Amino acid sequence: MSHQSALSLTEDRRIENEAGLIFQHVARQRIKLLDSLLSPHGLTSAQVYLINWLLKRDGLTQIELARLLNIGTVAVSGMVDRLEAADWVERRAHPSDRRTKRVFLKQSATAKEQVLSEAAARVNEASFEGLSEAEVDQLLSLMRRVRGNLKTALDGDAPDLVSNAPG
Amino acid sequence: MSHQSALSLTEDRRIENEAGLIFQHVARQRIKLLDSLLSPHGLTSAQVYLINWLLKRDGLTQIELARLLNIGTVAVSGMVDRLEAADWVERRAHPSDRRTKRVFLKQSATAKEQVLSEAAARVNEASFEGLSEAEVDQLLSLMRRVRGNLKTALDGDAPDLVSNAPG
DNA sequence: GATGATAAGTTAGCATGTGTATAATACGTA
DNA sequence: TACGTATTATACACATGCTAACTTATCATC
Repeated sequence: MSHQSALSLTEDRRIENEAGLIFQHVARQRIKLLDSLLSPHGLTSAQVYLINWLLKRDGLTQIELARLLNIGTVAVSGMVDRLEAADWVERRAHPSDRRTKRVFLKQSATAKEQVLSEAAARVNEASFEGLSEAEVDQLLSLMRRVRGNLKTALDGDAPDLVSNAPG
Repeated sequence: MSHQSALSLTEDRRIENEAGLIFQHVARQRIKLLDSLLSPHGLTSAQVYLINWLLKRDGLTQIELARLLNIGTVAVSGMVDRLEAADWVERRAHPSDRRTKRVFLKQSATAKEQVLSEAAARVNEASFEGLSEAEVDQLLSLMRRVRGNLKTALDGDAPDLVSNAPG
């Protein structure tokens, strides 16, 4: 509703070449930096995002991981394959539903918790250098609204699992 | 410098699980939405980002495209392969440097300019729904600072080609 | 029970990005 | 001119994400 009054078509176009590139670049740069911090430990950023959820709630199913990570079940399947091959996690049968496989961390992964936290913290320090706490809060608040908007545009009206999840 | 006073380590960790996911989700959701708008035309979002630069400055070299798109030359090489195979662009020899190949749009691509602009505008409309013009400006301004921070952290101190480019 | 719809996971094939290594060309300098 | 270095593009191997199609299992209904 407000986009028509707030942004003319011409302005939209001018912004697009900024907004589109900016959002992509920031996301990719953060991944690149995080990957460089994690590669000495034999892990990638995507794998750590998955492990982070298991550190909070071990034994999630692959469908639950897909919803939390905002990716498809196919992507989760491949990632768990690689994590399992590298002995970070293991799949176990669900006690009551034979379709379902739950994913559990192995000792090698839980032992890395401190390292992962510190790597993530360093990426945030680098990202938000020179921004005040209020500015970071405002940035994240606006980004959350954008994410909600896009989720609505894509899914129709599905529930937002991620923002209700444990922080 | 300000990150130490503004954000404690504990707060960093709490935020990480928000910030990391949020940045990634927004970028991927925008790509997903843009891809869905472009697929009827046989194009992907990444291809349109490349084409957009050529619409502004035809005949860029692959290195220039890599810097503008913030990706590696290998990625550009593959994308130009596919764009060339689908007859959207063509490679031509550089007049004075035989290492270099310049990339030029074909008629089929230039004819799509209007369609591409409108798709991009619709993604922005969906993203910024309900945000005031001031909020959009602030969001993009903060994101630009974050991008600059990350570029410094990654590259050391390379020049920022993108933000000086034609909008 | 049988039947059909739904759900969880996998496989196959593709696009996009990365890093490393290589080939060909250009350039600065002895 | 010749040598060493830098630049441009590509080949290879891989990780991550997607869609479409499939298998298996669950569940609702007749």
